[in-house]
Amino acid sequence: MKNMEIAQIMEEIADLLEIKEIPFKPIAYRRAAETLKSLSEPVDGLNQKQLIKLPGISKNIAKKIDELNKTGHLIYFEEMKKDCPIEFESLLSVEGVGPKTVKLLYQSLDIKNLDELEEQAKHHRIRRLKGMSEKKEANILENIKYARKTGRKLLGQMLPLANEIKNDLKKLDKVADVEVAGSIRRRKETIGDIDILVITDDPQEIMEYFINMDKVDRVIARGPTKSTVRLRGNISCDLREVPSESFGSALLYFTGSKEVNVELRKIAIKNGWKLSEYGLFKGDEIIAGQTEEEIFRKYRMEYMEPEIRETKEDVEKAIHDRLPNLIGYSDLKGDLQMHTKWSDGKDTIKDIANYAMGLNHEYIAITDHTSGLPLKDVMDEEKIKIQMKEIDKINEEIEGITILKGLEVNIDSHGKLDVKDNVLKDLDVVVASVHSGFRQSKDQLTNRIISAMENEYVNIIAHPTGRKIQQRDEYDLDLPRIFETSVETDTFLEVNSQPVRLDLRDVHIKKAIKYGCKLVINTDAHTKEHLRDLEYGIATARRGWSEKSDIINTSTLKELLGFFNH
DNA sequence: GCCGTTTTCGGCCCGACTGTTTTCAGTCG
Repeated sequence: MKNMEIAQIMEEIADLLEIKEIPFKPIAYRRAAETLKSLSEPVDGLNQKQLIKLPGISKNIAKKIDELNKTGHLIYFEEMKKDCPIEFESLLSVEGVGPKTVKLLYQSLDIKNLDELEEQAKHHRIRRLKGMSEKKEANILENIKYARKTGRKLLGQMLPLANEIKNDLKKLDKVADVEVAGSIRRRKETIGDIDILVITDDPQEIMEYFINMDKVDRVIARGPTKSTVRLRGNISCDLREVPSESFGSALLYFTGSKEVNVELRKIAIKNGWKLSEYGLFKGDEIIAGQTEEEIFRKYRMEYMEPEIRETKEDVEKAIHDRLPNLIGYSDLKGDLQMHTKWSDGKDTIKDIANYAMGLNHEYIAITDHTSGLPLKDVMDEEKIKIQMKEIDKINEEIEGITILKGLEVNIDSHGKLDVKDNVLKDLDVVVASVHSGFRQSKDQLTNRIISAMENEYVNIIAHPTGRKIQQRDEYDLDLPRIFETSVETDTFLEVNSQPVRLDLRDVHIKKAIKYGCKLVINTDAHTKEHLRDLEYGIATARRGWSEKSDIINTSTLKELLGFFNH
């Protein structure tokens, strides 16, 4: 069973326990679910002894995971479910409906799913329940519509939108400062909602502006310091007004993760302090709060970059000075995968090169697709030679950037490349990747990629796991073997910056670095504007604890070509 | 059910907004 599936079951157990009003156990199951989700290795390969070592998993939960691994079932869960056959995930996704309401709805009207909830609401049977009303019923009916199309959205969509709102707010006279917090600030690959903090001496006016923005579809809540709206496209957005002496603590709190917040607050209690979004307090006295740095200093901790604020273990590492020195957003000197009109890209080599120069790139590699792909335009031997000459010509014309000759060759279902070695040897950069046959066995897929890595001319494996966020899972790979081969053969693994790929993903990057792999962050651009997506790849690398030295395209051109020894 | 430089037993984060139960429970983040 896949990690995600087991995590889902753990979450559902937490929901069931919550309805039964059993205290604290839900927290434990949710924490176990979080651990499973952030695990880079398949949990079905672990025995009980290994499971117990994982954070938030001890004897009881390890036993349950083991049962799922061995039998595909969990009696404990199935018995609970028989008692209470509710579709929690969909019901709880209705704004304003929580565990208590689900329980009420089930016990009084036998409501088990969204359809039944909608049916009963339409027949005005909800309003008669205790604690309900006409207004609440109408709210539920309205919110069901949104719950049906709920879902997290890609960072690549949400970050620009959040920045747009931030910049609009920043322009207002009354706004002293504004910042995007939440999972966007942590640069998670998918985002649930937008959180924005603002310092102002006129919260009334700013809240008024916020709930009346063009983008707003519906106002969910409106208070003196906090408002929630739903933007067009079913995106929830919060605005919080905070006093400037609390800005750091508010930013810390609203950036999360939840687990990091809980941990920091526990430590505060141990020290006789109290931490909230209003500051770090000793009794009634505020001892830190204006900036995040100030708070971390009080804790005698290293500053935690937002991208690595995920777990309790991250906090512990910060306490013991074990955090990495993360690669910075302007550390990359070039981009080694992009496509032009020669294959399925939209722009010419020259246009791309000029655009890249505007981004201060020292070098780029043109890596059009080859004949193994079912595209209208692909690179055959003839075209490769012509393109190489054209690149020579453009390199002579343009000052300030070097265009490297490359290809993205296809790894076929037997691990063979679709371009001959005697052609590859004349290129500066060879990128290889899998584009089909995703359903092969773990061994077959792993061997395909390994045989490509063993080709002496292949430098980079692009989007190594093939996943597309919310579209398709990563294919089944023996990643430890891939990582070992990467080190042995000096083949670099890509962190693909396309918002839908971000592949390798954060947890795999962390693992790869432990194996000693070197990585490369590429855009895989198909238009010149896509060259800006590097930001998402860097964010993902930072979430995977990458330092500058782990990423080869932080090097100068000369150093880089030294890595590609051909 | 998990966890441990205050604990192997006794804890388990903190605050805003809504709607309605005139003092609070439920939900959310």
